[in-house]
Amino acid sequence: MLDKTSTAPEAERLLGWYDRHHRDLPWRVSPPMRARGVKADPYHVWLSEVMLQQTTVAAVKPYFAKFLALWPGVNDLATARSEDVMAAWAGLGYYARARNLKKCAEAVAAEHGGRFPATEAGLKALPGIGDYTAAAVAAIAFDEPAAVMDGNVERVISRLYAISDPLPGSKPAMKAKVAALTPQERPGDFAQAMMDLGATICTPKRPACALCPFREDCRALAVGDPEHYPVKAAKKAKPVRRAAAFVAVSPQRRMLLQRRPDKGLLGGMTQVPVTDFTSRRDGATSPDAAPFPAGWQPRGTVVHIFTHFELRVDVYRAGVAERAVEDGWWEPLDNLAAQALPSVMKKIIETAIVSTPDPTQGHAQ
DNA sequence: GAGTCGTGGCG
DNA sequence: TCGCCAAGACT
Repeated sequence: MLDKTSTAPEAERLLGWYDRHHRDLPWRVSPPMRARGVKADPYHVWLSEVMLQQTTVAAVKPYFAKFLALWPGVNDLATARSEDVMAAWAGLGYYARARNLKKCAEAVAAEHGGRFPATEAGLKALPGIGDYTAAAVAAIAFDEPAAVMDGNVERVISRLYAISDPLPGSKPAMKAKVAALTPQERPGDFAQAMMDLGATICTPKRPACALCPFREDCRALAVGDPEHYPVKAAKKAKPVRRAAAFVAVSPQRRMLLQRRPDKGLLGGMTQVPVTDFTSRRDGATSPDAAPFPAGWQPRGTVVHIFTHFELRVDVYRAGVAERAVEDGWWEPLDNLAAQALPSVMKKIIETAIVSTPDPTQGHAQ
């Protein structure tokens, strides 16, 4: 049984490796700075962790900088306009994160005096903060020895102990292993070290085991094939869904836009009029589904891959006189960049405005 | 527990 | 080219 006050030798090796090979990231306080007493800003840690959920470091960096410039503190974000937050998040994906980010900032400002709770349990009670983010913020910003488990840690742990039971079923057992390894001293650096190791050494493909601080400990390496881990349950095939999109442009150079409902796919984001994405009918779409009759011209098909389905959108364009619409508004083309347009909508607009229809592509199969 | 929920980069 | 997946949360 491990003494709670001592640090496991594996953790010592990992922290030593982290001191030499840690990544410098905009939201991170490096080990030398921490040694001088510099604390991580809980707002920075929380903001980066939410952005990093299922998202790469490279994708997050510019968004993190933009958010800090627009809203330097959690109270600024709490009083921001929701539309501005959604527009700033546009392109980063998983838009429920942005809605919950705003809710969380409001809760911190209103219910916690503008300071994040310093415990894992207190953090987890906030919107958009689950098991991982609560543990990460608690460990990194508040030095709480919380067991941080993300995809990187799952990969490292599954290899270190050669866990052959498939995820997600094996997750509780893995978390117990992490908890046993997490040191009382420097728990935040330990968590970040595990993730850096997973991102740079213990990678999904071709891990650099010769450079790994766990190379003498790793059961999977001893057996011979670390790349085989972690074992995951088989995944289902993506269904294909079809839709039609209608890009209406007026002589005043304005485009008809709408706001999607707050819940569900692309919730709260901006769109051009589209048929729903749930229709699974095969074959061609038609301009009959447009919000109003006009000279709708086919402009091509946009294919966009979501997490659990593939969407093929036939794009139609028409020049139309501006008219009153039940839901929606006419937005100047020069101001489209400031809208909360998800990537699939930018593709659709691009296809409608710029590209030439390709006779070999298109609607019907 | 199994579905839902984006996007872009990479081997 | 295309499947895989990257610091998950919520229902």
